[in-house]
Amino acid sequence: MDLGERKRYILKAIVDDYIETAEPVGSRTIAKKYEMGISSATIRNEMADLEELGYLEQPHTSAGRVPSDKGYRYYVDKLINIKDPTPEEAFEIKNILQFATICEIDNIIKRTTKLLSEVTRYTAAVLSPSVKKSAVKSIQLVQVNDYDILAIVVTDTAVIKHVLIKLPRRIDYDTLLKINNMLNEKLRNLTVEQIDLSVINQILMELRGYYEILNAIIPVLYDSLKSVDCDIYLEGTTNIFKYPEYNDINKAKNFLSLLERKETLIDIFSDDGENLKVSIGKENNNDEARDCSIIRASYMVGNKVVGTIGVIGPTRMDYSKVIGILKFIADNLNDILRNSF
Amino acid sequence: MDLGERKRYILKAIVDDYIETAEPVGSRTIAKKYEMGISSATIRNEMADLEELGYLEQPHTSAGRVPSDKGYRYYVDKLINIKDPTPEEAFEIKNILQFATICEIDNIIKRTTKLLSEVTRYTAAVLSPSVKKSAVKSIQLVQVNDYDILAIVVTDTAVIKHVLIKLPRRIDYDTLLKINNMLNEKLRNLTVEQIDLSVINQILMELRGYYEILNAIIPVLYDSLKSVDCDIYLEGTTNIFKYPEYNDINKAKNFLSLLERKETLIDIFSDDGENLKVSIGKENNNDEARDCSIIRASYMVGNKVVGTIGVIGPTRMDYSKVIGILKFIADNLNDILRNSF
DNA sequence: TATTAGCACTCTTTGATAGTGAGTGCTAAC
DNA sequence: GTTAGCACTCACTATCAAAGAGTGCTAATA
Repeated sequence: MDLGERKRYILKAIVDDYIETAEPVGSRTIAKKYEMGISSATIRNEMADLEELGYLEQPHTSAGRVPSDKGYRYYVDKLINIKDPTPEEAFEIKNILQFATICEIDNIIKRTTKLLSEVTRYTAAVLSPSVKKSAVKSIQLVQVNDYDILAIVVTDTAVIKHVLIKLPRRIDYDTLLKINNMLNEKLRNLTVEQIDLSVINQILMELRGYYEILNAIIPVLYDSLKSVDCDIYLEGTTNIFKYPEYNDINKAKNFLSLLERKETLIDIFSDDGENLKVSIGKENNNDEARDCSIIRASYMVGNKVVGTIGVIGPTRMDYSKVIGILKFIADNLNDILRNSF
Repeated sequence: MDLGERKRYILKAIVDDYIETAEPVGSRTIAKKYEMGISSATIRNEMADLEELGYLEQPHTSAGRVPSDKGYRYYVDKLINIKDPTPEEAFEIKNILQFATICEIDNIIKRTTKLLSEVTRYTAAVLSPSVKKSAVKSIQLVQVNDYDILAIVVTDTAVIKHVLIKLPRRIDYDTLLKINNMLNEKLRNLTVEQIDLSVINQILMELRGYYEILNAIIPVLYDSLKSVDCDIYLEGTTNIFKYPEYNDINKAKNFLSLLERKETLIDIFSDDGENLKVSIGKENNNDEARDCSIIRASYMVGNKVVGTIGVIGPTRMDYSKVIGILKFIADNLNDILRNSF
């Protein structure tokens, strides 16, 4: 369904203007601000058509028009001019991420989240690498004192998990080594998702004599790996107060309540295979986010997509700016993660 | 400066009523609701006195009275009846914390934070154990692959730090063990605060031959220990919307902005030696928190005070309830931490 | 001397009313 | 197909009056 050039131009003007001003856009504004050699009356007719087609909405009879979710969607798909970061922004991004290079991945992710929220001026969320999708690279059991050992799992997604385990009795070094070796032999290169009871049983079988010790170690280790799949980091939650839609205390409250529900957020931001995805208003599967737009990109550790990085805000979001910045940051993040891990 | 029984009773009634209703309290309300056999006119006189003494304030001439910071202080110090948790609350607290027993300390802390915010209905903050104050119990260097080793530091406050270290060249097992032993010998039982350059230099001296390797390991390890002292966990940030003082969008924004500044928050909640401390309004050293009250308690791991657990909210806070719950939760938390670590 | 009834006064809150202005839809002329 | 013109709608703002809650003061009372 093609709208024709003039309608497209008008729709783009309305969306751009509304994103900029947050005020319903009237026909006169369009005529004056975006010189197009037609009168406001003509624009009014076009706007009425666009409303009938579902791209625009009218808050009340005597107000200007506001883009509908469908209007934003058309804008993002067909009309948008993506804005690259300004030189200053690009410099800042490179600068901040560069210093992160030496850090651990958690640190890099935290910094990236903060950076993303500061540059976009929206709320940023980053999902840490999924443990499920991570493959075990190495497991180490380390004696801390007579009755405590520490189990450390290093994965190929730079996720490191450790858990302190209490033993029922002393354990000699050789036994610990033996168990350690067996765990590595059986679990190495399996993703956490692939580790199931049959694998566990295999280990128990092969080390039949150590039942008591294994019974202390394996369940705790198993739980520690399976219990949490990923964390979500949030920054810039109060950025929403910059936008007039959240001057309404209830809107603000709903938005912030959504941000407090980590499971919902993880669900919203979880990767679905697309590299860069924009979800607008009611397009969001999640009901609580139907007033919001979400823009997210995936990032990789070692050629494997492991997490997402994104922005959440009002449907009146500055899509062209956020998409440009998000792409840029995701690319830079991927470079760093490719080189360091 | 003693107020006399009647003034004290009236002050208590006003504070209690204001905490309950959030409305300025008038003389008639006191006379009717808190039967005391005196007329509203008498109460009016007493209230005028209390205002002159600085315990009460009047939003405007024709309104009732509201407690001042000084009034709340007197209330908390002399008048309060601390409410113990209800049986249901006590049951819930024990229930939630009990299941945390097997977990790692981070997990326990997160659960406790959430619990505290849910039971009090305010915003809860918990500071994780201070790394500075933690003493090194054991350091382990573990080979992950040819060029990567993982350094793990276990401390006496249940804090475990790990950091991945890239080596400039391969390292043989004996060398690693030697370095590992030296690190343990020199650093064990030192608090992180006590580890300084002179200690580091001592290690470098004793292992003169391994300069290149040590130069890869020590700075990264040192940074990892020194860079972050503690984390702060927050829960129930949107609880403030339950209280009418935050119906004003600016008040809400200021409060939430404060919560976003982690350093400030850590500063506010940091332990100053007192077991249970209430800071009311302007008593807070921190300017940004001068509209808030903070109630916090310290908690221990292994007989050492290591962190704090607390609540932040409006000065019109339900002190008697929060203090009761906070004490109860802190006691239970201490029990668990004493038994598990 | 302490308490209280009574009353004038203050100040916020609420609701009603009218005016203003931005923007529309429709009609008729170009 | 485009546009000028105009009546109409509806949110927003200011103004005003009335209501209500609560006070402080004064004079009477126990």
